[in-house]
Amino acid sequence: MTTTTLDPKPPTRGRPRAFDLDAALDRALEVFSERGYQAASISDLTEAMGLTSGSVYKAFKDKRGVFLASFERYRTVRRVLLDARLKNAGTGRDKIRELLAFYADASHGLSGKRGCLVVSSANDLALFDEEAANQIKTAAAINEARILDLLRLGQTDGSISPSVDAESCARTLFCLTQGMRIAGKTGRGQEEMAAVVDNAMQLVT
Amino acid sequence: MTTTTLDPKPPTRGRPRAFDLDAALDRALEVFSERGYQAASISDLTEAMGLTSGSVYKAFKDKRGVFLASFERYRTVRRVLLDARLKNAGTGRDKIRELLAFYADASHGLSGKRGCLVVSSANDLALFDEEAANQIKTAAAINEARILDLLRLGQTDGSISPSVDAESCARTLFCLTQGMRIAGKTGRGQEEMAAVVDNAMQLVT
DNA sequence: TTGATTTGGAAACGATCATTTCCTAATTAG
DNA sequence: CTAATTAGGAAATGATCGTTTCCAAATCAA
Repeated sequence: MTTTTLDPKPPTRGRPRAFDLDAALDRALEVFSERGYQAASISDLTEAMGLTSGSVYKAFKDKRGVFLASFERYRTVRRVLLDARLKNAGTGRDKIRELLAFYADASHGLSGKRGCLVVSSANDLALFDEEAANQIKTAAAINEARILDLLRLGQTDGSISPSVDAESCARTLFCLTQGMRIAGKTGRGQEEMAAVVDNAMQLVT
Repeated sequence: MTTTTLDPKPPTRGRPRAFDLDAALDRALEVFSERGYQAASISDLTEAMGLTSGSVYKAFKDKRGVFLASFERYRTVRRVLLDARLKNAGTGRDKIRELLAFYADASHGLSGKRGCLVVSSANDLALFDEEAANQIKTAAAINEARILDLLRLGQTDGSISPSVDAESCARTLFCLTQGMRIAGKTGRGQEEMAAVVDNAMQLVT
């Protein structure tokens, strides 16, 4: 079992880092999302991050390290944004709708074309790098489990019928979110994706 | 200036080609599907196709040419396979189920990890190559239109309720098929994907 | 046969890739 | 202060990339 040993305490000695790690990663993850792992060159990354390759290789071990850090950062940012949206929803069913809308919003226009880092990584890294594949697999499992939790919450608060098979429904909705991200790559409109959400809500009655 | 746009007749002069074009493309599209466009090197392709790079560059113009030909070949093969399955289904609703099952079958095990060429291309080529992006967009639109046709067929033969909004439902089911292909990348079982099909059929009542 | 034409295939090409090296700058510990 | 340590950054490295070149082999037209 491999665990990313991320040092929580920064070193006190030596020249201090002159850039913000998370800000740099926010740029890097855009490049990875747009281009995919393989097509994102170090030049692309350093240019977007506003750093020289030396600084990048000091901060992260190598290109793979930049990706893994970007991946973690992406998941953190997206989770925070989703949490904020789910707070506004009352019932479990409303939270499901809000979650689907969260993906629909990301699946049109510019962010739609930029794409999802988890989805694009599943495509061009999952077969290459076993450790990365496991992290992608884990990320997918967590996202699906979150949907499942919301479904069960809805069945508890009465907003979703107990006759719904929560597990298979969660998997279906998860596939739908991933598919929306793919569809968004080819350029979709806001209203198109919103209609998908309305339609999918029939699965949660 | 020789523009080989669409030449249906093979040249009668010169040394004859010693390999089968479609057979070679069947190998190439596997490489493209697994690795994605960018990560599929000419070496990867020639090795899989059993050819030298010279032959590849004679038959197809460049790497992009190999991809575009593979893309076309992939769509042809998949369309033929899907057509064969849809013939066995009677009503429009049965055809929808068969179509979803077609994608579910491709989204587990080895073919699941291999992935879908249209999906992976949408990810790492759509933002690079405008002409390729248009072909990918067209392919997606055709697949969605086919679902829409089946829905309307079902509403005509009475197997699907007229209250179903065919257009948004088609888009939802299309997203679902794309999402199944992504989910398959992270390794899913046959029964997991089959359950997704059962679940999604609630959208078509 | 001879010439034109096309493929097969090895070798070579320049470009770009990820990465390392080396030196300078900035900071802390003692 | 000095020594140790870490980051910044330019330049160099070796590998690999997509592509081209060159020549031999195979076919058809004449």
